[in-house]
Amino acid sequence: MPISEGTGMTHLIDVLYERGFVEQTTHQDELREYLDQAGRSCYIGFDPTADSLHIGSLVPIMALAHVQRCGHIPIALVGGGTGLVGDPSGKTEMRKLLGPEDISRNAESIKSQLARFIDFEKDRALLLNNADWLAHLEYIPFLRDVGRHFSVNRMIRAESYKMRLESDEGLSFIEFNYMLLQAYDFLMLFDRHGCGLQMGGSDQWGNIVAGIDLIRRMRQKSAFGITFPLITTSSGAKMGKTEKGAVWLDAGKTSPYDYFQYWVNTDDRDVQRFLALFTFLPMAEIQEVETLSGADLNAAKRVLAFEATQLAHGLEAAKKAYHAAASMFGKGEIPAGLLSSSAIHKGEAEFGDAAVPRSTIDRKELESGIPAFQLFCRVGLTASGSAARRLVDQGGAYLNGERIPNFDTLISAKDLKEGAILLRAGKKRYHKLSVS
RNA sequence: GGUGGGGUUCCCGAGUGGUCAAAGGGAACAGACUGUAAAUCUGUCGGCGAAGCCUUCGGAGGUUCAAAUCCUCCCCCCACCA
Repeated sequence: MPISEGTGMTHLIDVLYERGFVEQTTHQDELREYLDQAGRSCYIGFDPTADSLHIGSLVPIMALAHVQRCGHIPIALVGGGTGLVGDPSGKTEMRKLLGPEDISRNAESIKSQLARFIDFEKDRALLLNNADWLAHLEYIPFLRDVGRHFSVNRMIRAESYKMRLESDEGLSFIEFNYMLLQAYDFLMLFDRHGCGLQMGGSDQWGNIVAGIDLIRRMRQKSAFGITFPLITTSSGAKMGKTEKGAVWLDAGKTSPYDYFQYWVNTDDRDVQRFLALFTFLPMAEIQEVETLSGADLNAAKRVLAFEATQLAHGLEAAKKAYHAAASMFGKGEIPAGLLSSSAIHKGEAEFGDAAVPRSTIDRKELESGIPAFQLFCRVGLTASGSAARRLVDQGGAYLNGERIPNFDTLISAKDLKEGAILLRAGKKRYHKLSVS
């Protein structure tokens, strides 16, 4: 592994390639040279239209974290300016326009999420908002100074536009302008922070290259770009989609337990790839996963889940989720030699269901008994009473581990075990009910 | 602005007066098999304490014993023309 001179650190480019972050790059050799020197900055844009990031943003987040770990300065750029317009791409309904207050509130919560992965102290990383320069842009000067460098002929040949131009929905003028705005972002970051590298999803290639061109034309300097592959699961689904919708990084929207469960349920074929992308465990250890199967591979999934949860929610939350999973699904030893750098080895699996979804019920109400289907619906294990009936009819509803025979079986105080009732829907979804 | 086509249940997509809570596929859920995996097979898949009732087919009205299906107006999308 080549080491960049002086820093004693692994070269960012090598790390990104090795861990599967790279789809394509511009000028490979020059880019490597650019990153030979420590303290380079590198930016990625984030969309501030929601108040939380989700798993889909994890690849860019991890990439920025690697930027920092390799001795460079990551810049997270929140698209406050572009968010004010509302990106219409691929959306069936018009996205609601966000006001500046919404954007800055979202930017704040996004920053606090990023802060778990990236150290923002002492300018070791920056969080910027492109509204700072886009909001005051004047149209005529912009066209004269920036617009003249763009050839429409070239733009419409860009892959990202091509598809839209040929599709039924077409391409709106706003969307067409995103390339200019994003190129301008890059220029501004280059001017203000000496940022010479932009990374982004593979759909951003055209926009990134446009920024590089703009910098060359207006500043006669080189800048670089890296795109990430689109990460899909081996079964073809996009990352982070579940029946409940997106898997969020915000603990209030997706609990650490559910987050942990999402990762444990990783497809066999994805475990190794995901360990490389979504944890910081050494590649030497991750490569050994290649040879695993059966129970060992399952253990590797728990390590993946533990590490990913630790990154997003901290060590304590990861432990709780892990222990909760152990008490619901069984301990399942993690072999000592497996991915041994993980903190999962520093605490034995214990039974502790603190992270299991739970709620309370009034004692009196419970004593009079509640039909099973009503209870399942009420605690949120099913979406409706009808769904709960079906669940019980199909034998998918369990009370303290026993299958519930009829949808109207009464659940009452006599079912309390150590002060609580454990409900289960299907094989994986648990809910703990205690009396208040 | 004109002409033509279209908006159907989570998604795609049939359905052109009753047999429609609406074909088919996908997704999802449950069961069996397993390893909290995949694949496969079976079942389910609007709501409601059964029969039955209620709400749904872009929106609002109307015709009819009866409408997703017919009529009127409106909204939105697409194509071509201007």
